[in-house]
Amino acid sequence: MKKYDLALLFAALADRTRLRLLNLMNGKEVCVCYFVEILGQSQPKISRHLAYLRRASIVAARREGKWMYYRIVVPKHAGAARILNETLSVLGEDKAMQADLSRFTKACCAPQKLPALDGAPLPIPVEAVGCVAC
Amino acid sequence: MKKYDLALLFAALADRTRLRLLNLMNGKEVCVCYFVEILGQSQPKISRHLAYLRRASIVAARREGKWMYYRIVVPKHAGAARILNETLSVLGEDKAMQADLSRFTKACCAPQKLPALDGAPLPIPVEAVGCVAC
DNA sequence: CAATTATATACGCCTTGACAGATACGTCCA
DNA sequence: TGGACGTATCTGTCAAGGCGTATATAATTG
Repeated sequence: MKKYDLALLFAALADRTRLRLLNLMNGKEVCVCYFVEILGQSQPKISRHLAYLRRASIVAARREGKWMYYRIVVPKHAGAARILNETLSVLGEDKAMQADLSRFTKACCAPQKLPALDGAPLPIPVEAVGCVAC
Repeated sequence: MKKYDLALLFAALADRTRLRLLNLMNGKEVCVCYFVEILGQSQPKISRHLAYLRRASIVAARREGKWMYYRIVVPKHAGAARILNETLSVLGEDKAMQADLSRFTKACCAPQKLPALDGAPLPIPVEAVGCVAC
C-alpha cells in the first residue's frame, strides 16, 4: 500500500460523462462505438473522456483489429480499490445509470438495428476477457 | 434517494488540501485556526477550500464568538454517504493523513505552545456537538 | 469607538478541463 | 494502393479552479 494520489482518482470520477462510461464498463469490456451510441455523445468527446480515465489508470484499452475495447482496471492500492468499487456500486443504484444500462443491453440484443453498431463487436464479460490478458 | 450530483461530490474530494481538511474534521468539529496551524498553509487558502466544501454541502460551519467551527455533514443521499464514509476510512489509513492527525492531537495537548493556537478553542467531538445543534 | 483578532472574500494570474469541429492515425478491404 | 471505417488527437474558445496578496467583514477588547 504505497503512496497513491487519491485526489487524482476523485478528479477522474468528477465528471458525469465519465461516470456513465464507467457504469457501462462495469463487468464488461466495451467497444468505443457502443459508448458513442448509448450515450448519444460525439465520438471525440467520448474518446477524450476515455483518454482521461486511461491517464488516471482506472481503465485500460485493448485494440482488436479496428476496434478498441475499454475495461475498468481496479487500482492495486487497496483504499482506491474500495472507493472505486463502492462508486460502481452506487452508480448501479442510480436511475439514470440503470437507464443507460437498459438501453445498452437492448442495443446488444439487436445491434443490426442501430446503423452505428451493425457489425460492431459485442461487449465481452470481463471473466471471459481475463483469459485473453494471460 | 432523489437525484444527487455525484460528480460534484467527487469534485469536492479531488484536491489534496480538501482531503486533509476532511481527515482532520473526521469525528470532530474544528476551529479554522487549527487547520491553518496543522496544515501549515495560508489562512485564505484554507478558508477558500473550506468554502468549496461548504458549497458542496459536505461540511457545515458554526460561528461561536469570533471563532468558526467546521464539521463534516454526511449527505442524506445514501450512496453519497457511503462514498464519503469509505473515503474517510481510506484517508485514515494513509500515512500522511495519520501524520496530520498526530500533529493535531499533539497541538491540542499543548495549544499554548503554538502562538497561533494560544487561546483558541479546542476541537469538539461530534457526539458532544450534536447536543448543541438540537 | 478604535484597535485587535478571526475569518472570509475580491482580485489578478496562471493552469486545467470541457466542448465542438477539424484532422490525423491505424486497420481492413477492394 | 487507395478508400472506408473506427478511433484518437489537435486547435481554439470558454469556464472553473488554485494560488498569493490585498482587503473586507464580524466579533471582542480596550
